[in-house]
Amino acid sequence: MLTQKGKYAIKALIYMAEKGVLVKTQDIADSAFIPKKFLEAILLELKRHGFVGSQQGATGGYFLIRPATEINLADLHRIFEGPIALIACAAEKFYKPCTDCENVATCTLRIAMKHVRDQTFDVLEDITIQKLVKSG
Amino acid sequence: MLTQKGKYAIKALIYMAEKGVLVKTQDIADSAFIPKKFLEAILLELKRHGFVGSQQGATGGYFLIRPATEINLADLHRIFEGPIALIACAAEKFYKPCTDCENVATCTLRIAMKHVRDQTFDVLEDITIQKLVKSG
DNA sequence: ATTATATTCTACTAATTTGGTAGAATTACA
DNA sequence: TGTAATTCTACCAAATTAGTAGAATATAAT
Repeated sequence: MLTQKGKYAIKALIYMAEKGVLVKTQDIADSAFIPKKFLEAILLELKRHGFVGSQQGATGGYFLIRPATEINLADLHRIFEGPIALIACAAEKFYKPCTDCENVATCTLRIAMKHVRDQTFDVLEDITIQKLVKSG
Repeated sequence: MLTQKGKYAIKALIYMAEKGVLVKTQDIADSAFIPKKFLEAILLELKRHGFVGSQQGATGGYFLIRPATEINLADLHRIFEGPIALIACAAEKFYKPCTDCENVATCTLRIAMKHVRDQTFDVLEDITIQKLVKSG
């Protein structure tokens, strides 16, 4: 299951993609039913990862930097949820060897989980924010 | 990511399928590097769900009840990890409507997440304990 | 310049989940 | 009747989650 944070991030990005222009945190919060203070932290994280930009001051807000067609759920999953794989030894970007596995090469669980990861990744990567925009 | 509990459950079942006979908790724990006391709780849960049986007493232990070909990762995931879907409103067995979604029918996120769930389910359901057994 | 309103930053917190342990009770075989 | 296994109840520390509080800073309009 996604965390609330991850789900909010997706919803916020969808909203921003629909608007297409600079939007206030408050507007996103109201429209997507996200606690404003919590949303602030999420937007800052999205900014750090280069998905959105911000403008400070009275007429400030946030806006998409990258095109909505190039933001996919696989990338967002890695940022807010961690590895796509179900076990670390089957992960690609978050790979860590098992400590409780005597033979990594022949470990059937790892091989199976790698297959699960690859399938899941393909599905998630194909879903872009643009595809989640209404009439998109 | 799987919890340790879920991962241990799979490894314990693989071990029992490989042995094919009654095995002691201690043997599973040693072989799969699982803390024995923690494993006990996991085996009891597997028993409650009808995957394994137990015999008490000095010569007791656990054994598979269902054939290894009929225990798949989708079922185990539901027991130890919860819903297969990434959000509750896209789940099949754990369905819960969103509180923060004005139009359930047209919610693009739900539809996309349902697709992710269906793909993930198909992959997980296809992986049985038998397939994870060495030379199986 | 001042004010209003926005983002940014630091810190804190309550609730839940995770990953276990401890120890007693029970069962059954030898 | 002892031994060795499962079963049961209760507890616990650490990590994660889902936030909140409040001050600092930046910018545009008055």
